[in-house]
Amino acid sequence: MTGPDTTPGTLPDESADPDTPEGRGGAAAVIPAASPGTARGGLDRRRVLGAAIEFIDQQGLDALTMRRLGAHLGVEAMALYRYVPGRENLLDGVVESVIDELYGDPDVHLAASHGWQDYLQRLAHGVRRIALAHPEVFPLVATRPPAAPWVRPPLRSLRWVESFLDALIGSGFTQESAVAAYRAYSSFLLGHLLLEVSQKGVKISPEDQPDGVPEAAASTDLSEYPTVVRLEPLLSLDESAAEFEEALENLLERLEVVLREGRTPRRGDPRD
Amino acid sequence: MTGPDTTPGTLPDESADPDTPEGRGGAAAVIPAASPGTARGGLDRRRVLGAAIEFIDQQGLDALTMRRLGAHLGVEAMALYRYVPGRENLLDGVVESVIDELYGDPDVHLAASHGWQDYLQRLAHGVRRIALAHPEVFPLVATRPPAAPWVRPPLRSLRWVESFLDALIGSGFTQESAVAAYRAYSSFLLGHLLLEVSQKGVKISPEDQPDGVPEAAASTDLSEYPTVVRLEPLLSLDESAAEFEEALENLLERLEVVLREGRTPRRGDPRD
DNA sequence: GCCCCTCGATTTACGTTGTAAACGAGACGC
DNA sequence: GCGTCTCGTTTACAACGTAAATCGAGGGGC
Repeated sequence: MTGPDTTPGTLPDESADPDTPEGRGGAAAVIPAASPGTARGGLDRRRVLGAAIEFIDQQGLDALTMRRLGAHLGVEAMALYRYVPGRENLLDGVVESVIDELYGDPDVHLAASHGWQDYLQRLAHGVRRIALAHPEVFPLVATRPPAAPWVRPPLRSLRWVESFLDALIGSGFTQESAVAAYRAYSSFLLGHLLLEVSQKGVKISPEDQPDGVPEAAASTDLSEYPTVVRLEPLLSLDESAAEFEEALENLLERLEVVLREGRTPRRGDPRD
Repeated sequence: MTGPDTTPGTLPDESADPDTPEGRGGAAAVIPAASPGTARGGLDRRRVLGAAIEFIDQQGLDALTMRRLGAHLGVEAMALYRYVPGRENLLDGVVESVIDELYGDPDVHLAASHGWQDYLQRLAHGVRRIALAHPEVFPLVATRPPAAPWVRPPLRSLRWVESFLDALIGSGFTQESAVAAYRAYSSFLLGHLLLEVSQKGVKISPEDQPDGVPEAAASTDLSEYPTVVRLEPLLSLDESAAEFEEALENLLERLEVVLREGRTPRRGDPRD
């Protein structure tokens, strides 16, 4: 095949993104979950889900089949069915497990003990860390149908919804504005992170081509899109971290206004 | 008259959602594409893609198989391979076709002839109309890996990227701020619309249960989440249209500031 | 008339998938 | 010893995506 030299070399990147997997301490770590042959004996649901996450991270979502996951665990496919009712449920479990990593992140708190802004900031970065740690899993987190209409991705767990609402209401938000904030926050996270991981994915995935002549590539005719061509350097810049920060900042400011005005954020017009 | 108004702060009529499929004229219509048995003879790529979209809209993405799509067109599965190289490419084509509906929407313009805010408003509502018209397809639009890293969902077409950048630069944005706006706009649309369609989906999909005893439902124990329980009526409210409008409004205001200050939006305060 | 060629759809076939069902093989209380 | 329970394997099957061979119907060229 191609040069397997792919040491996940820590590129100098830019000014150290604190949410990047290598850029931090131990948070957002995967469940150990046993390497292929290791730690045989003693399968259980958590180990199956952990192996599934590991597998998806390594081989991509499409590569995950019951048979291959079984092999990855050193076991026949049917053995998995003792711990997982089926493939769909396995994927649900994967999503849940990944989100549950939040719970073990020491930088994310369940309560707003240092103010709601600190709470939201930490939570956002925690979710971002997870998204970046599992870029192949995140689209699943984003698109799997939620259990209830008001359990929204990417924060798809009752516990976090409860925590979120309590944090804001406890900080002076009205019930209405807390719910509105929950919605705005969810869509902010979802949009930013899905975009970020999908763009990360495209940087790597498209058939590695050690093309002898990178110029005059076979890509579509760009002559009709002069602006795109001209701005390509700008467009290709990866400013995800800064954009995330800025949008989060902006959202917090919006919420601050809502909180100060002590009413629901919607309907900015009909001032009392 | 239905919709976008350049002056931010003027919400459109809020009674009826103008982007809902029934709520408007002919925009965002599907390619006719022949009902199951009808219009035999004369298959071609467009008809295949149109049928695929129709099929997904009706039966859901998971139900789409080459064999079933063939049957839907009154033809054997293998016949499709004359017009489509394979299933993956079919899905790519579906995404492209759906986005191309924008191009036929009379309310969406390629150029910012009535100002950039009007342009962005119309474009946003056009995309939203498409998302609502094809809720089962939109997750595909959101998650399929883009061709290039800077062709972002949901506006995944070079033509629209070009149009977007031209519109903003032609309205006085710097190149940097136009690109930044493109990113912010993409993530806004993606987050909001993906959330909206996924929530729409959950309202219908979960196995219709003519449950004899709707009380004491089998759903998980909610007693640990009192706030969620208490706010459930609020959480279940569907305010998507208003939220979309408000977030769009807010984005436009942010961009207006950027434009007036004549510099790039990021790094407003370099202090941490 | 006939022959042959191309086009569009079908038939057949194969490997892979998810999963139902039957089947061992230890480990344990008695 | 014996059931019985737990956990993994074997076997089996329908449905999937798709490669390859096949077939029928026009449509020139002569």
